[in-house]
Amino acid sequence: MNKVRPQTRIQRKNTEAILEAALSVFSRAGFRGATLDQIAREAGLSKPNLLYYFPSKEAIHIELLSGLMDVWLAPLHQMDEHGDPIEEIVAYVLRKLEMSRELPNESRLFANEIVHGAPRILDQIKGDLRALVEEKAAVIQGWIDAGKLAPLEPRHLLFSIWATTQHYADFDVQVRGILRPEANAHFNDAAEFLEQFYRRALRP
Amino acid sequence: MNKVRPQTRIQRKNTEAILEAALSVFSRAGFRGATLDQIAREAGLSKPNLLYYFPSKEAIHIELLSGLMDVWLAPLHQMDEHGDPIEEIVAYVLRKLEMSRELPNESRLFANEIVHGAPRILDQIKGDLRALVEEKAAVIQGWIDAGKLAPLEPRHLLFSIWATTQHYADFDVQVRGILRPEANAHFNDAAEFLEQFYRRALRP
DNA sequence: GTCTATAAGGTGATAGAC
DNA sequence: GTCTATCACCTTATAGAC
Repeated sequence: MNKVRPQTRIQRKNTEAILEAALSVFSRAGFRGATLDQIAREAGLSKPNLLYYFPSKEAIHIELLSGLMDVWLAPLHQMDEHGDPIEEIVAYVLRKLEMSRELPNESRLFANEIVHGAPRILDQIKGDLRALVEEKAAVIQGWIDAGKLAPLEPRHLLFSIWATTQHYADFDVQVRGILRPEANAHFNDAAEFLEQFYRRALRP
Repeated sequence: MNKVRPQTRIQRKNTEAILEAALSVFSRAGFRGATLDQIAREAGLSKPNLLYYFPSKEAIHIELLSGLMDVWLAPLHQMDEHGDPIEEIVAYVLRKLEMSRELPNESRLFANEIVHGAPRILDQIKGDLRALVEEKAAVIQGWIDAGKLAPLEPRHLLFSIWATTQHYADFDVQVRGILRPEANAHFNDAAEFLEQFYRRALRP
């Protein structure tokens, strides 16, 4: 981010409105598919006024993504080496599913970036994310070696957790097309399924 | 597709080259992010010549997607009610993973379409796909009722299979950034993991 | 800080020669 | 069937008045 952080109340409010609108539009249309017109309209500003707050379309996108990785990693950070292994992993699964329910746009923004080759966050993936995965994979392997967990490759186990939980945000349209749920009721079924599913797979 | 099917050998060859190039470009860049220039260059044709074979950019995209749903559904169609439940499901998981290994571009094209709201295949999702899921969910429920399978909600079980297997195609960049695999070696680990994972979760 | 007007460049699609 | 040239449109970004 090249721009100095906003100072006044109105500036903060407009900046927030822009980022919120941009998240909504980018997550639905992708970077190239989103237009400044859409974002400006949804933020309630004119297009030149929007470009007064951010120097370019890409700057908005980068700002959104750079804040996202921390949110992304938080639930895994919470996994505690000294807790009960199965309870820790199940709790992680449910936190991650909750993120799909509460922050579907953020999940789709992330998914879009990865599917398109992650040009703007590949360094963070190879750096912070990889390091955290290695750390937690070691913890899981320790649990396995202690006989407290089924012997499953820890990294692929983490991939499976990301995949199954993010699916409900990223493929939301498909899930709804098949289940025809009222509102978000199917998230409760998903939580129940995933909890039972992982308990069964993980018991030693 | 508005255009009459190609007849001559050269026409067939060019049409194939266009579709192959378009699949590659669309899956990397998305519909809006892809340009006819890129597709034409990758197909070895000029842009006007490309538009001699297809009436528009969207026509190419639709042609790709319309052929994809059948490929998509095929592995699930093969699941046999009269086979051994756990073996049938594990075999389906491995067929699906094999598709991620062999057809990653197709998987990403599909993922892109869903993430962006599936404007061109929502009808097929609500129709063919939904019907097939209902059919196979009933089969799985029958296996559960017969005590041959753990009691897990069949539709969410299918979602989990799609999510975990497609993850290796759609999030390929992330998986590689974390595992740093040589070539596609990690697919063998993924297969081993998923087989053990589903066997453990599914046993009654 | 916010607007109207517009520049500058890219992109889908067409015209017309060969 | 394939090409060069070009149109028409859209989109990002800037200029300059207020």
